[in-house]
Amino acid sequence: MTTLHERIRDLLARATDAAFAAGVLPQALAPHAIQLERPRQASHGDMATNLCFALAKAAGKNPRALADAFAPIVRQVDAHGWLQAVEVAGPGFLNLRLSDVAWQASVTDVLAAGAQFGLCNVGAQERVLLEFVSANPTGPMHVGHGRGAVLGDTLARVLRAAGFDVTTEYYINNVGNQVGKLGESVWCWLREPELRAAALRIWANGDPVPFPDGFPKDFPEDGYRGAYIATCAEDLAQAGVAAPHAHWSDDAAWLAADPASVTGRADNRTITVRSWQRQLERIRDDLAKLDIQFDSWFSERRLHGLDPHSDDAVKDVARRLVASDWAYEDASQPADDEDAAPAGKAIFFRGTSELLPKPFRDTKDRVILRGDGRPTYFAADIAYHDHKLARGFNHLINVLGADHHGYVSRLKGVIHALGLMRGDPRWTGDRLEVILVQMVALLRDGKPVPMGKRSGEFVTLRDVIDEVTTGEPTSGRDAVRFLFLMRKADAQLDFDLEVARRTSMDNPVYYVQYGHARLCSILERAEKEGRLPPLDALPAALALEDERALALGVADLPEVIARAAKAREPHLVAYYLTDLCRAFHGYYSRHKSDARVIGENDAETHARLQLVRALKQVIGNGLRLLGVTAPERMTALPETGIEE
RNA sequence: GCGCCCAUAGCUCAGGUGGAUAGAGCACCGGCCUUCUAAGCCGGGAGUCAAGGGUUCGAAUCCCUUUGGGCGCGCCA
Repeated sequence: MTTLHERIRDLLARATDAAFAAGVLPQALAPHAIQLERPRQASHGDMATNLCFALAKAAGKNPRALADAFAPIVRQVDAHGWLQAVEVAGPGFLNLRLSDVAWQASVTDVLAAGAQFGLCNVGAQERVLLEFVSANPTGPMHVGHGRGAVLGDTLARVLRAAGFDVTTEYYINNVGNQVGKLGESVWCWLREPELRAAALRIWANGDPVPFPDGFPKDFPEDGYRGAYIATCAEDLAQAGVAAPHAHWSDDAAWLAADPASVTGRADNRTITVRSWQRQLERIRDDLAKLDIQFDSWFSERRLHGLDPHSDDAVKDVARRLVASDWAYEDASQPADDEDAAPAGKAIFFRGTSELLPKPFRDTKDRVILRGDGRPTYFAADIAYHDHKLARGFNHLINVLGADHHGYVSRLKGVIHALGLMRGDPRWTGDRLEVILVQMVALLRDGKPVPMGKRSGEFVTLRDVIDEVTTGEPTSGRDAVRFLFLMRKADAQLDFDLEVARRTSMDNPVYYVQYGHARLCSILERAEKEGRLPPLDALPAALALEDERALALGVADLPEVIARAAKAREPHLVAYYLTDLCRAFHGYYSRHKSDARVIGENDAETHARLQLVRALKQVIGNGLRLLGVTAPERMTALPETGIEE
């Protein structure tokens, strides 16, 4: 696949070769080193380059003089006649106006490449492990998780389109206090069938409804209070799981102390495992609603040797860190916790080590193994990332909620240390790239919707998807995905449920989908009337300025994908599609009376239909990249107001 | 207190590794449907790019300071 930009870059590169040989330029440039920009202003041509600025210093001349000398060489080298004009402008820009054959060729490029159009290979098949979501399986996903999920999944699609070899992974935090708390919460409901039945009857109306009879006896202070816990207990009861007549703490102590021990009560262990598994199923279902599948689900349990045929990687990596002096033993100092285990020696990771470059250095050394030997979450994460490296991934990307940003330098420090321990002197903590996703503020008609994770009053991702589903079954997914992608990751996002349901320009997803449907509708009509040209017909009859703009517009897709992949910013694709559709809707409307796509003249009609085909292909390719459906037709929703 | 992120039109936000006269949607006002979808289009007003300083041919973009917001600083996960 050759693209318009590549052709022009090649042309300019050949011109720099010639100019270098003639002593005009101090050096020649490779095509990829040449910046091509698409000027906003029509008077600046179709494309512009600032390469004379880049070479001015080395040439010892001012950019303008360099450009004056270089421009004639560009014209000379243009054997194919792609350039209609080469102008020197401003302080040294080279403005290029493309000839008709050149910009028309981009329509042909798109049709020749079809679904492949837009792909590039800036990733050079580099293997990347992309971890995202990794929400604790202790409850339903909320909107913030959804944003991370959509961003991660779309980033994976964009990176793949740009030639990266991406593996997506979900890390299941199924060990530790939080899952223990989940099990305990379910256990409490399991013990009291009558209370549970009453609660479920009341909660059938919705999660945030208060339950007047209160929670079961001994319900943990910081337990999970959502209705889903009672539902989970009910499901387990149906499946024949019974709560043992014992104090939960017996089992909790077992869980906390040594999960591999057989001294714990098997019943409680079963309840806990079944509970998180059930939450995970639901998470998987929610993700499926957003068309998100993972290549790999990684269980924390296997790092602790709890899954079949797994070793205790956590303790193992801790030992290795100590052996390489990246960790050390020191007195345990449990802070103001009266029932903490008696102080012993704890193991600390040397996160403040001078061997770590500043960006990867922590503010204090963190505990990985507590005084009683229990590993912290951090320890498991070290083992997890060590495992990623052991699988041969040299480039890691983690998508995290922005509230985890305090954790980033710590984790990069670990990656740095682990890499050095593996004996690679060029290794740095930068092998881990962290994308922080800011939070989502949920609004309904401009007013904030109350959130709060353990209050029992939170809006789940599923609620949101369901609420914004209007006509087609995929409309909820499409709206959520597209709107989440309308902001870059590091900007907070307001998600208004009312706007997301709306079928107007407030809601960009409909604008773009409507554009695609409109293109399909034109092609459908042309086919009915027998006016469709062969797929390889040349669009030589395109002549309008609007048509030039559209042809140049479709040629941008590969550039946009490359840029989005390199910057890890999928939102660029969403903005590109919105802009391209705006240009198309304008073309369509402006020429409704004087230059309709399907007109009298066959040559013009065929050329315009080729352009329409190209637009449909590009918008379709772009939407697929975002995981949003590209509908062939859209039927208007009934007006919410008065019907006629 | 320390650290990270953010500040662009009335509102919500875009603005390739620094480039030419800073853009879009919403809202507001005025136009456009016999004819491929009016879920659309065309036109209008609107900015000290938070403030100050610095780097240079050139800064919304890079550096420093200040102000104002968000978040984080557990032997939680």
